Amino acid sequence: MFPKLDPLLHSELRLALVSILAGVEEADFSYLKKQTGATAGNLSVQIDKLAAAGYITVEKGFKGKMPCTTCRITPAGTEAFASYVKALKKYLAAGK
Amino acid sequence: MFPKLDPLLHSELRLALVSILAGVEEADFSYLKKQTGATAGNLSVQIDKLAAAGYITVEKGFKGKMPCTTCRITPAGTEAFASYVKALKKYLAAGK
DNA sequence: ATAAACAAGTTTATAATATAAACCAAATTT
DNA sequence: AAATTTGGTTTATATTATAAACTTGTTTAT
Repeated sequence: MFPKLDPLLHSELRLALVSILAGVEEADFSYLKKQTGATAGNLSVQIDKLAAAGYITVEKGFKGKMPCTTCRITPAGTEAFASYVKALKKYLAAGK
Repeated sequence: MFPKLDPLLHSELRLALVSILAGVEEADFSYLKKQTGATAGNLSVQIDKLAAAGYITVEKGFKGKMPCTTCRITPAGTEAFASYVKALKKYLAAGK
């Protein structure tokens, strides 16, 4: 009746991150920080977790002289997000 | 962009409980345990939290000689659930 | 009648998670 | 060249979720 929810996505910040990344080609650390309102520390940790799970890729480079970390969603991430949304909907349809 | 999610509802088990209770007049402990597949301990704890927040009421009585704990959702609970669902949907609409 | 097994929970301990605070290095501004 | 800002990482803390152990009483079997 209630499917298990992927604990990696059932987190406010990680869900927001994947949600953003699902809609764009790529996004860098600063952009994600601004959009989510997360602290840098929290963002760093949660990005690592998503990367460790293979849901996103993280590419470290430079924009001019400044370091710049770019994130992209992977096919696995896209799929996990879709499954999560599907599963979650079963929780939202009160009593149906 | 991403509204804050009520942490009380952003929990797999508590969300399932509220989802069930939103659809029925009342439900007892055993029924909730069966429907959610939760352990009794976890269920007990999460019911307490929902009750402490005023999202549900808990009535202790007997069915025959056996103790029986009956739960019902409150207006506050119904409203919180509706808000949560609304907020969550902003996370699910990838990039829109 | 009493021991064994079961029902309905609660309490307590542990493991996992989320989050923030503190820190670091390099670049930029004053 | 000192102070500030950018772009992070690491580490510590607080919260949460979960399971394990326990309690109280009931039913069933011997």
